[in-house]
Amino acid sequence: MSPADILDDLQARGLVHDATDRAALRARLAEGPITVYAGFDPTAESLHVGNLVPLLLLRRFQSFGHRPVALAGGATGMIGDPGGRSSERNLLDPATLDRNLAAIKGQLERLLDFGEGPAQARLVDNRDWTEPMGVLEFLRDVGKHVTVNTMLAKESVKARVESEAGISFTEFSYMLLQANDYRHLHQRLGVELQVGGSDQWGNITAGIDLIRRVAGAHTHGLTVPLVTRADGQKFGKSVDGAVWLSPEMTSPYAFYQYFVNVDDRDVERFLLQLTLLPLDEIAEVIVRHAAAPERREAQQVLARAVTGLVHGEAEADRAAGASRGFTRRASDLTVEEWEGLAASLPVIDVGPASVGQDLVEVLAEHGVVSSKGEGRRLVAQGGLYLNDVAVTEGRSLAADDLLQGTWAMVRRGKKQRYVLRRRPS
RNA sequence: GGGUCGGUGCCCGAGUGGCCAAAGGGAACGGGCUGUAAACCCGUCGGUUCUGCCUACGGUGGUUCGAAUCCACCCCGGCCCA
Repeated sequence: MSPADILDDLQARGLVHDATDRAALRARLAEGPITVYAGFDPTAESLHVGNLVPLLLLRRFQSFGHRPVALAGGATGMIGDPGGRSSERNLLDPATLDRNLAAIKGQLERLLDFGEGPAQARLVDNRDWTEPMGVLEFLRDVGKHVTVNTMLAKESVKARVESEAGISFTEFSYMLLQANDYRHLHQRLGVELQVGGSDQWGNITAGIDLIRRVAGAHTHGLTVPLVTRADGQKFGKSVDGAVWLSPEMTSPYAFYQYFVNVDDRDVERFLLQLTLLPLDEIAEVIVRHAAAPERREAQQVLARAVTGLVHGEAEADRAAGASRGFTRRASDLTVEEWEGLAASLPVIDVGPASVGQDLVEVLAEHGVVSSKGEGRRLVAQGGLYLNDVAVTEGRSLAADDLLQGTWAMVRRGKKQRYVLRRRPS
């Protein structure tokens, strides 16, 4: 495959939302490997699945022989991107920012190949060149080349200028910092293409304009569409909030489950956009899925592939195993299987004193329900199960409930499962 | 700095002295139907030792038998003027 084929692949997956002069971009890609960058701001302690598409985009370019540069936005993260928001962002304190930055760097490293080679990935932090820059230097070298008129015309700014809350000068400047990043990377690393989510379009073109003005060079930009869900919910939002890439914040099992539960209407698009599976393979899966949707094969293939990318093959296998355990009866599980489940599902560790205690109380203490009242309501509605049997009012945890002397399966509603484990001694 | 409007439960929002744990909507949660899908239907949705008690309507203090509702001061936000 030639380096320019990446465009056809992206097109086929529905991953091209917007691109600068496509003919020029194709011609440039045909000449050989290009250096491509995408930026990620450390606004949280982890990236989430919403970042996955732009992140995988770098990986896709790399697999076609191009050189990816992942930018962790230590500097831009301090300012806040005004795009896609209705109100001013709270500034993060430096300690939080450092912690977020370190976590995000680790996640970026997982998804790209940093091994020696012609397409070796690089990780940069825009603080390195933004911090040393003085105000006057910034205003002369960057600000002078951009008119406020064009900045005001950008969608991300326009919406905020017209809003009641307005926009601070700080966030207004965000675009210039990102434009300067592109200029810097173009000059230092020979970056010729910036990619990102569709909300980044204005920032990307600002960079392209800046580079043309100061260096007279033509660079390129490409954005991917926002991932949407058929039911109108925001992609990447689950029962417990966002679906994070960090295993501490979203367990690999919960991560896997998010994708197993994907709507039929979304599954093909997700396979195309969130996995690296070949197009023909996806087509085959979809044909089989259409014939027997109740088997949920497409969802399982999707969950397995995405979890594998983010958490590694071993964790993905484990999560898949726990997910299949969904249909198993608690009483049939072996000690080894219980231990496997405990590694994937949330665990309720109870002491000997809990045996004989009211079950609702035990669960309230461990945060499975947020209050005893909520627990009682749940029981009254028949929504709490212990070892696959609906719990009745006043039920306490008996020694007999602990299978193999240690384990019990607690289920809340249809899907939320917990492994209850008795601590020895 | 002046004026003015506002700050109610996870979010939006009604409520202007007792009938208010506070309408309505959304989100969320449980049940039913299903395929660990969608749609739809029903129920729940501050805490609790539960016909009671506690906590709660930006904060503090006050008026009153009684305040989310009235008064004073303070904090925060929008808009207009400077």
